[in-house]
Amino acid sequence: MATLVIVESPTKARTIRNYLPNSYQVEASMGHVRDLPSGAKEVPEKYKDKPWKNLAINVENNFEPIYVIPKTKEKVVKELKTALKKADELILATDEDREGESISWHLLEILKPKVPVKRMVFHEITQEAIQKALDDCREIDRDLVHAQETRRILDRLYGYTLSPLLWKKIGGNLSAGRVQSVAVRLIVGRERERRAFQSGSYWDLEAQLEHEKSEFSAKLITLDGKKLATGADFDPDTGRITEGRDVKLLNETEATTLKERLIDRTWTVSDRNEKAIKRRPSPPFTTSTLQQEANRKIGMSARETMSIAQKLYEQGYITYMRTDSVHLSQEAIAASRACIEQKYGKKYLSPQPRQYSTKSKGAQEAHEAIRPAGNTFRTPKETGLADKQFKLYDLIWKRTVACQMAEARLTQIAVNINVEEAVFRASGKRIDFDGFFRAYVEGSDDPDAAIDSQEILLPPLQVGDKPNCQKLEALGHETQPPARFTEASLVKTLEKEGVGRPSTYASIINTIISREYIQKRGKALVPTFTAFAVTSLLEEHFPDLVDLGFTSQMEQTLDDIAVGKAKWLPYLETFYRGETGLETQVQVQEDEIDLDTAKTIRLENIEAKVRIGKFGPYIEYQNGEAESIKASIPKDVTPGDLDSEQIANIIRQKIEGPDKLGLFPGTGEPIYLLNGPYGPYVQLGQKTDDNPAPRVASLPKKQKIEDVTLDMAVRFLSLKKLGIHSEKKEAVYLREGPYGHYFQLGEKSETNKRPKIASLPEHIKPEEATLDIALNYLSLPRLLGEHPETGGKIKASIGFYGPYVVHEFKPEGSKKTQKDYRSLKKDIDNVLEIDFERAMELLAQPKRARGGRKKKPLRELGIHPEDKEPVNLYKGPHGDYIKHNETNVGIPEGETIESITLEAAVALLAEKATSKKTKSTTRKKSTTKKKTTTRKKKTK
DNA sequence: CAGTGAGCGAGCTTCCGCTTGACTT
Repeated sequence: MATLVIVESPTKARTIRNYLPNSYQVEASMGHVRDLPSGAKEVPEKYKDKPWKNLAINVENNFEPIYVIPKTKEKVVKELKTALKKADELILATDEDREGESISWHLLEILKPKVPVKRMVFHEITQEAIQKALDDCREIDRDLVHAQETRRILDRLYGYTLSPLLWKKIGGNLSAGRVQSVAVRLIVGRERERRAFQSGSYWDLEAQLEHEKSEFSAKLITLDGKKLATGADFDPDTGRITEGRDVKLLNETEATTLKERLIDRTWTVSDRNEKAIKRRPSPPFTTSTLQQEANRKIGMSARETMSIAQKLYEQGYITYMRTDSVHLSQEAIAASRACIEQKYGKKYLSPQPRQYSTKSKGAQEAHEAIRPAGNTFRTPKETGLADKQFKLYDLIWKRTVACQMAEARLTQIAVNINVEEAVFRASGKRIDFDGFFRAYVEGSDDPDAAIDSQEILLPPLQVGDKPNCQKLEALGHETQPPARFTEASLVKTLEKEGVGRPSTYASIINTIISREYIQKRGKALVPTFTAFAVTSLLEEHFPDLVDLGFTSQMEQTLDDIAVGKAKWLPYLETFYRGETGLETQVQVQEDEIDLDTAKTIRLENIEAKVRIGKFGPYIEYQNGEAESIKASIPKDVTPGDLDSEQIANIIRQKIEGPDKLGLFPGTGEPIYLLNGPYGPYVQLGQKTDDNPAPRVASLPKKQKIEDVTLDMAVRFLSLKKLGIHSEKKEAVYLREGPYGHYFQLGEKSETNKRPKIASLPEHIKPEEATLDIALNYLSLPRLLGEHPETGGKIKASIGFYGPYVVHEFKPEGSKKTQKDYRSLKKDIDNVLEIDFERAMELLAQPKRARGGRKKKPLRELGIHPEDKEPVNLYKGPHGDYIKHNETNVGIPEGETIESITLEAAVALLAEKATSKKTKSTTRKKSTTKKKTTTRKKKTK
């Protein structure tokens, strides 16, 4: 009996292999294996004449979807088919949520198994859980699959009918979607609030007081029995106190006068109030909260967080990183509690194990929360991880452990101090028991927010005490506009509203950046003019679709479909067909939407029109009667920072011609400061027939246009010519591009459209660059020789990941050239000097494991007598093992990390090598077989 | 890499969610 089990991820496959008998082969589908075609190229020939070919959904026949196997998945599908041939039973063990159920169904459709099929689901990877899951297999849930298909079809209809409308009305390459359009709308909405924001100013007093030799500060809170106005009392639309608020607003003069009057008077404590408060730890991480905290605390983007988490997951350090569940398994709770007891002591344990429940909308909870893997947690130090992997693991470890720790107990202290008609307040905070604060305190999106775990100490003030006023200051404040969204706060909002899924939060941000809807400025997400235009169009003409509640309503219906309470077809019919359906609405609105209006952005307090053109946003300005002036808006200017002054500047520059910075010393040619399609640049001389390509130089990335001086411009421009290539008689330049400095051979011309370019290596400073250096790097790739066996070329050059050598060869019978790369060893090799022998030596070495830093060994045993490579001990997800080159052997029973000797290890490695050789005839069949044999040995 | 916004028109762009490798100006 052989059984094929299919799960989503290869890591999961590897793990559950250990809990299944040897007759079970576990393979991964790598997510979805079938989908709607993404574009015209993938649509099958027979549908190409259909009016709905772009949608790939037969809207004339019950929304029948046309599924294809994407190019990238063909290999996986082929492998699964081969594996199935050898099996007499198929178990589909994908996740238990909507998408997972759908993957199983698609697998069934593609594989068309002739053997019995079972659907198995499990939530924990333990022997018992998997055994139980095997016993409780069921059928595929067709309702759940329909719910997924409905979601897929709706998203396609939404995206692929609205995007073309945007192309027609605003510009190409734009997109609309159920998720991205809402995300952009949120960001645009915030920016509109910021533009409309009216700042208000208010003053207050802050006193430095002293009592029994300790100092503390107090703030003015009431005057004549009236509460003093603070930022929260202002109306953001007017910049004045919100109507109906009975507060006292101080201006600068009043505040200063009051200050001078009060400073010498007697200050008396009039009231003291203590309040006990408790703080509970935040729930364990989900994808969303992990991304938020990594962004707040380590400054990582959502994308970076996910890629590092993926590596931690693959190496067995953490559980699955795409989850919306805060559930912790029993083993995780036990492991956390063991950690706490050992590290902090019993009194830091929460009296009862704490289990959190998921609150976000539409959560599907197919996985556990993100936590350290296993049933005992390795402390961050024990992992041997480094850098960002360490930081992220540390965050996850602390957060998980904190969940099972005791509440923190605090006392808030408020002391009122009267002086004349004024009341000041000193606020303190005392931590009576730090509890989970010991391990972890959640970050905040508000940089000014007080940190929960920080004490503010006050002297023991009692009513009647008379502290001395040492200093009294009048402080002016301005109310601040609402903060822009960051990746953290956007992900938080999207999750709260149920928009997007754990697997997509990071890519949503990437999508809206690559469509140029938003720019990142530091951590802030800033919307562009395009985002304003697109959002306005969608809000005006498709308000329901960009409503924040659209997704949660959809989710509700999908849930109903999943449990059989609703039918999928009528839902799609209503969405797409009929008078109010999307199909008709897009047609109606296409006539209705005025091209000119759609491309124009209306901004308050701005006279000129901002329009979206082919080359980006530009200003259209009516100068007098007849003349209309058009001027591009610089790339990094967004609606948020466009004011009348800036517009006036842009228009002035357009009318008067480019700003002249001064004259080039020596030649006396004028130097201009201009704004081009690739950002600001300086230009020497004017473009004329004699001088068709004047010398130009970009400003360095961080250079502000306002601060450019003549001196700087001269420097930028003279960065240029290094000399003449003696053979080719062409000039060699050093230039600065968007990715740093680079060398260029010759100039761009009709005959030479792509001059040769080589980037400046990191260790050479632009000032130090000479013609010789440039020629050396421009001559790359260097041909080092031919491979004695294949006759292929051996070359050395610099690539995206640094200097490398490559062996280019054509395997026998193949037309394709294969390239085998090795990076040069830093500090040892030099790409300009490396010779053929050394290149061959590097190519003979095995490829280094990708994915960053090597794991740190538990123990170094020594050097292998034969090839002088190290033999080390490592901790793996399934136990400790010996590693030598690419060969791994488990530590045999009876031996421990400490006891094993180099000789014993070498013997074990030799044994493994011979067992490999004897099996070499069958080796190619499957890698899983090899693993099975080693495991057998271990368990004997 | 470097100065634009008309209009002609073929053929293309585009969605969300699940997953990992491949990627070397």
